[in-house]
Amino acid sequence: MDAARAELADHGYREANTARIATGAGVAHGTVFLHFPTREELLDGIVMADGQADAAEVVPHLSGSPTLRALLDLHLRQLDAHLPFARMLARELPSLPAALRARVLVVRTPLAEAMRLAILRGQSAGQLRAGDPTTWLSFWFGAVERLLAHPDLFPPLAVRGPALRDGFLTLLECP
Amino acid sequence: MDAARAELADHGYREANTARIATGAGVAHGTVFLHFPTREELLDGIVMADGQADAAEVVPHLSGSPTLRALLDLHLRQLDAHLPFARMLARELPSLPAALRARVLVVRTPLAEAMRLAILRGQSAGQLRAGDPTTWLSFWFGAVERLLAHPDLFPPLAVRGPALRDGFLTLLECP
Amino acid sequence: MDAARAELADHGYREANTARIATGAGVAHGTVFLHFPTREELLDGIVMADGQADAAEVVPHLSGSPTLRALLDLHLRQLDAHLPFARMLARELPSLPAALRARVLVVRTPLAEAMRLAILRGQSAGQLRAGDPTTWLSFWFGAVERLLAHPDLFPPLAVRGPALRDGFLTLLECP
Amino acid sequence: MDAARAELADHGYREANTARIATGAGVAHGTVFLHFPTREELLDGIVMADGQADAAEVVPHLSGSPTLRALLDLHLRQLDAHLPFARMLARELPSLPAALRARVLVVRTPLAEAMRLAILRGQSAGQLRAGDPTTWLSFWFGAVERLLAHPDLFPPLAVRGPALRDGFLTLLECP
DNA sequence: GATGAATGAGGCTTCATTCAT
DNA sequence: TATGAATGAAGCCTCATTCAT
Repeated sequence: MDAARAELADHGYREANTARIATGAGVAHGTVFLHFPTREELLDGIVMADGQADAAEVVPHLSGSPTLRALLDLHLRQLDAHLPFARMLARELPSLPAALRARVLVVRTPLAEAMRLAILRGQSAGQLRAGDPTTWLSFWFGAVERLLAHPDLFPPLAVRGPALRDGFLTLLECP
Repeated sequence: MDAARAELADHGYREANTARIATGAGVAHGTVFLHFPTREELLDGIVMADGQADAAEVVPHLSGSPTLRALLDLHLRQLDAHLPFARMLARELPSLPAALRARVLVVRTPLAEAMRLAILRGQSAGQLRAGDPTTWLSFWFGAVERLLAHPDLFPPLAVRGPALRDGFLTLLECP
Repeated sequence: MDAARAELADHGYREANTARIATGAGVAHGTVFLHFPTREELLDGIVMADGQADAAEVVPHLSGSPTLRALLDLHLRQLDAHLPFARMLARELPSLPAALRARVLVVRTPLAEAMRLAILRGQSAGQLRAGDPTTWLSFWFGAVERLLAHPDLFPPLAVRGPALRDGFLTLLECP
Repeated sequence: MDAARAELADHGYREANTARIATGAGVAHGTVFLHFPTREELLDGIVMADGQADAAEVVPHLSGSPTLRALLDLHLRQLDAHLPFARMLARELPSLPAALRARVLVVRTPLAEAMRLAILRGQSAGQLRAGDPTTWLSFWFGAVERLLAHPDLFPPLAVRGPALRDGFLTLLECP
């Protein structure tokens, strides 16, 4: 599975190649299919396992009514901690097999939902402006995914991410 | 070329298949290669031709200091007018061959640049808040591309686009 | 036909390409097949026409009991005068279609036969050593064809040819 | 590899066909490419392996100052022992891919060099006439290759070879 | 469990030849 | 007579998957 992970990071989902995975794992090509019935199940398994692990990392920090800023930071830290995986998803999520794509999206909802609640809290507290939190989050997730998907076009996430976050917060906060 | 266009819309760049294009065009498979030396040149040709045509449509509306709202609307109208193409690009732009991707991005700069200038003008005129226009545009383009790339997740562009635009403008405008 | 000649010189018989010939002739691809029923008839026609023309050039010089030296020189001059054609034949004669190959060989016999007779005369006159003229001519033709077939391995025919001729004559002449 | 060898013998390098090789080997077409990355590497591998094996067979007999006659005989025996391969090379060597052709020629040098030295020794010993050994060897190799390349034109190598050898030696030896 | 050779369908490309215009 | 788009068979190569050992 580590070899498959590396293959996904290096070549993405579409171009991932079972022979290369086997080589990377130091086993014969056929051996891959003893452990996973098909290429798809192998790759999907990795994607889900990693997606869920990432989500699980995040969950403990979602309780206790964190501020939006804290959640944005959490999001950036987590992406940065799994950068190759995050990049692969940013690039290929839209063209992943429908079932896998749906499951990945589901796994990500807790963070998005926590952000939505944080926004609502901020608005109730008069710290954030009025407006639709879902739309706002579209801006955030869209910008972050775009940043990840084009690593040659933008500064690295560690640099550009905080700038995005500050810009985002400035727009949302009451002046 | 129309068959190739349809193939790109239906299957995307990576999965576009010369045999299916030939069938779609009602010719033999080999015939495709009389008109285009390779699959890549055919697909890239379509992508660039359509990308440039779209860009050209937009250019006349960029002169005369249009407002940001006008430009956002223009953007949405143009995407909606070429929805299958826009969706394909939103989905696959990050994994397109580097050369093609670069050319597509170049073709799109005039609109982005006009938006940037419109923001600057709005800021000078005291109608828009202070802040980095590039960051703001990251939010806009990110959200729009995300919307296009996941057509099953969001309402159609014609519905969701204006909502995005209004949300975006509300954030930028001085309260 | 000139275009086909050029194509044969540039690419050889096997790799000669009817589309390139048409382009070279400034006509449409299909037009080639108005004048020649098949690629093979076109190429074979060229090869035979040129082979016969070359042979015809040589024939007048075969009468009048020329010396072997004169004939060797004639051979070298004629090859040099049609170097691209001679090179193509040296390279590809063994793999030409059987019928064409046979005809090319027939066309060449007068020169070989004249050489054989010159050798016999030289032997009768006591100027050349005893031995089988056919074997000797195998050496000559073999060496010359080898020289032509590997232009990058040997000095040009104009340089190496005379050396070969002198070496050959020295071996044959009575000491 | 045996199937490829047979294919080379039957159809030559240019016309060798990977599908026919697969059939000959009793495997599926795709299987060929498990063992050899490309057609070219397969064919080149065969040619080099066989060329080197042939050369290696000869090498032990090159030491100990053999006579020219012994070397010519060795040459003929070795060609006869690998007749289909020798014929293929005689026919196609000039049109082989440049890199392969160069390697084949290199592999053959030891024999040619041994012949050259044998000639020099023969000349020193007063048994062979004065003259350029390289030119003489052009006659020998040229005649032998011509004989091999046109199997339908000449008696078989086993018959004609010794005659060529005797004719060659007679010309070189001091009368 | 592991191997790795084998499968076979599918992909792109070439090119001599045909034929409606 | 000329055109040139079209044909279609053939060629090389890839890769997920199977299976006898």
